[in-house]
Amino acid sequence: MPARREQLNRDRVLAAAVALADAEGVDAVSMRGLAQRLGVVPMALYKHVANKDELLDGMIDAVVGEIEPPVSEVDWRTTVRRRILSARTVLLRHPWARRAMESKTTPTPIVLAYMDSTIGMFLAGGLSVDLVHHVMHALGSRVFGFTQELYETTPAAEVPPEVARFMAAQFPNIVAVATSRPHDPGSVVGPGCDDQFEFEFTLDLFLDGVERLHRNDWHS
Amino acid sequence: MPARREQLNRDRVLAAAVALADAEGVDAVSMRGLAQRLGVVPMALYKHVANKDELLDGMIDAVVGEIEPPVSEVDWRTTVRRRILSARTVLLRHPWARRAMESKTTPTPIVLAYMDSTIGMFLAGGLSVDLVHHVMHALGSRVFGFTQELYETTPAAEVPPEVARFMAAQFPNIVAVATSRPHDPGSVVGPGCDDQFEFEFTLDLFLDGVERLHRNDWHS
DNA sequence: ACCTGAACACCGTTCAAGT
DNA sequence: ACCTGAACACCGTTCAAGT
Repeated sequence: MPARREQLNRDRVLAAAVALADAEGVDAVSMRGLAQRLGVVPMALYKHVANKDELLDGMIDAVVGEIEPPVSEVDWRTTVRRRILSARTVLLRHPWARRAMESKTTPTPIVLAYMDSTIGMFLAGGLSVDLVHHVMHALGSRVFGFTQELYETTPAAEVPPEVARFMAAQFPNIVAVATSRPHDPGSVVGPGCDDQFEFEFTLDLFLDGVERLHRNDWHS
Repeated sequence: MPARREQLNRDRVLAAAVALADAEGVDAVSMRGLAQRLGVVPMALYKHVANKDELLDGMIDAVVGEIEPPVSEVDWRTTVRRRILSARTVLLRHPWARRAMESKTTPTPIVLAYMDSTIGMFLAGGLSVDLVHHVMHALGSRVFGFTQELYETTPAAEVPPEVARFMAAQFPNIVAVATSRPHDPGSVVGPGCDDQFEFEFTLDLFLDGVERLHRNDWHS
């Protein structure tokens, strides 16, 4: 019997799942939909992943694997900052990964290895174990390059005028703050918020605080 | 014909949905499951909520409505701190609400009003509109009293010894940091992390940073 | 006009039948 | 022994039929 053009295996299944999620969103990645994309019957996937949950784990591992390995020979702050910004660029390539990670409750070995390596950066910088404990809690999902912005900020230009009037009357503070254009009025990002700026602003605010605690020999 | 013991209306539907989510988790709140709980046919719910999405919005509004109104006559930092800690106690009463809010992409008027009021606290304290813009981005979901802790921290006591040995070998940094007990070795919270302590630690680290920027007349 | 049962188009997964 | 089609137990929602 003629062999299939390319034999199905776990990596092919995961790569196809990531590609499908990139192209059509994570909702398109159903066992049935993915099977169709691969030209196989749905049940064929269960030979390579135990269930849907393990499929998602594998997809997340693939994304985390794209994050750059740590650079050495620089101070802890620079090392951590680079790693987190690298994670961010990876997550921007796979927008579905944020929600996928949020939906999981236990980490895979690959995710644990990533976190272990990040913790190592702080410890190598001389921060106390207790301080790093709090720092990791405070970092939260930011280690993976994303923050929890609950709602998309719609560019002001796209809001119909009658809605804008209603908003200004009902929520004057939101409108005042949302229409402020702090960093660059004619910036390349155009209308709306410069998410990259906001991400780095918060990251630096956070790293400032940690550095200050560390310099003051903070413990317990 | 005999009237039902209690006439069904929107508030009864929402209250039952919140109670069901509190008791059995948000997954138990399906249109079918909720209808059964109320002793009505599934389609009867569609008279009071347009669809599942609007049901979730109503449940979230009910939760946000439980957050204490702002106290006045104190400085902005105290006002904001109290509000956020109040939001946190509400969210702890309704553990499902965090994920429910994460799943939404557009805020309801009640959520907008809450955010407007929070922004007003910063502005009333004299912070510049530009600074408050960044601060709201940096706060993210923390305004609602939760942070994005991706994975639950399992109490060390519950980890089987062979798993503990494996972890120590594979992820020494995680183990070192996870087994540190920074704030109180014999605390009331017992094994695991004191989430309340970590939440306040991060919140105060954040407020420290904001206060410093504000005192330095930070703008743009 | 109002209410609702059956149906539709999905989903992840089980399992027995076919090769 | 391996593969897979049909089936199961769900889901949100549509819609036509019944009162």
